[in-house]
Amino acid sequence: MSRATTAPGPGRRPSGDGDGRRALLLDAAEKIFNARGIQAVGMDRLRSASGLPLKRIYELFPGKDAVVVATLRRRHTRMMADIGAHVDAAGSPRERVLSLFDWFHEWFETPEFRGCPWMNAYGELGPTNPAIAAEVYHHQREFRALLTSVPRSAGCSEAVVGAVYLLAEGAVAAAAVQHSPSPAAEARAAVAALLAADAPASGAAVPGTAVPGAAASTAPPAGV
Amino acid sequence: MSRATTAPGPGRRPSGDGDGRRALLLDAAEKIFNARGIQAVGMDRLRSASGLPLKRIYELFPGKDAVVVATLRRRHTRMMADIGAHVDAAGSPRERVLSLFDWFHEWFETPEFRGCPWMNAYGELGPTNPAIAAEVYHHQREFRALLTSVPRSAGCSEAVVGAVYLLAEGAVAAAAVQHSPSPAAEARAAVAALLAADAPASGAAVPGTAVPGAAASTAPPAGV
DNA sequence: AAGGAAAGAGAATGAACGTTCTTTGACGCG
DNA sequence: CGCGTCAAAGAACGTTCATTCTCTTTCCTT
Repeated sequence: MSRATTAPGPGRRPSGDGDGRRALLLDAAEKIFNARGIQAVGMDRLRSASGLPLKRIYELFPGKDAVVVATLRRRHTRMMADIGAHVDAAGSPRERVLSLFDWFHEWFETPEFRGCPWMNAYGELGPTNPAIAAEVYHHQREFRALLTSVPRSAGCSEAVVGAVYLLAEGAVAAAAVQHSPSPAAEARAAVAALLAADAPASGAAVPGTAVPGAAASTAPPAGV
Repeated sequence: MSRATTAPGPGRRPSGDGDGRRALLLDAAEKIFNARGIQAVGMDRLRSASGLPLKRIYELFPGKDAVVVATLRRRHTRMMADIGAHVDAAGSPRERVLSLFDWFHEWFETPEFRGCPWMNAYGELGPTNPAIAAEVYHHQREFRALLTSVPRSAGCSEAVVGAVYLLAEGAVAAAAVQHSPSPAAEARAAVAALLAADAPASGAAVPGTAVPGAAASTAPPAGV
């Protein structure tokens, strides 16, 4: 719904162009939804936090639901890329697997951490909002694919592959309520124990290139 | 109208006494909050589902928040007892640990399963409602104590003890979004792998009474 | 410099919610 | 038989929210 009708060159754009405004809004929405939940946040708060008039917000998105979905999607893309980059900075296949939990530890230590944004949105709006439920499903499927690809390409058994994902998911839930990063360390210790028992993981020579990286670093957010 | 004068006791109490009314309300609230979230459910729906007039509801509870907390608390008590009974029906220490995940598998298979009610409430209302946040914290602490007590009294290492809890928490989150009980089976397989690598677990004879409150006695928690 | 389109700020609107109050009707007791 | 008490049902009240509309100002174009 862009108004390309009479908007010539870069004349006057106090709040930036469409993309800039979109980023302003999503930055504000991500922060506020994370801190206070979704239904507890009114559009007026999004307006004051983003500096955008309501009129612009409703030009960018058809409604609040779309803002929520876009916020989740943008954060998903960023998170996947972050994890991918973190894993790619590790050396051996074993270290790549363990580095996942270092990433989670760092996340849990940030003061804004308040649990998994997707699980929070799912618990709050999943039953009544199919678009949000679908977005959460999409996130979890890709997140799971990323987390399982690391131990799988390290040659781990399927039991260990599944455990890495479930331990990560459990650590997020535990850390959220406990307000402590220690579940990440516990999950890491559990994975270390599993890897020690899983012969191929520690010594096997699996091509260490970033198999999952392709899914995270360059994939466009389009589609689905 | 349809008010048969069924007064089975002192005076006339069409809807039962205080405890009966409380149970009526909590039954309805538990079901509806689980299916639709909390903020999406109005007091009017609680009234129609429970059959209690609003006046009685507000006599039983000072407000909606108290209904939510009471619902979570009652369900917590029931869940803890259910898990304890299920574990106690198992035989060897190893089977007791694995039976935890059979319990979860059964839970995930029920059609009403929609994730962890406490995590859902925490994501939705934790930031704005300290009473609910405290109730969730209380639940998670006791839930964790129960789940860790089973592998601990089976002689498992602390890494395995922590993994059992985190795998359970992760399985709940995964099963909720996937609408599938398979995460319970995956978690069970991971625990079986851990137990196989954990020497004392399979053979050691540890007195296997359920819910041994004396938790941390042997090994210190795996710090950072 | 005048005209006009678009921008920002915020009021208006209509619906939903939590909580309280009023009305209506039935029962027990004198 | 009439009166007081209490229960149920639902209207009422004040607030909040998502969304739309209005009014005033700004700044480009001619």
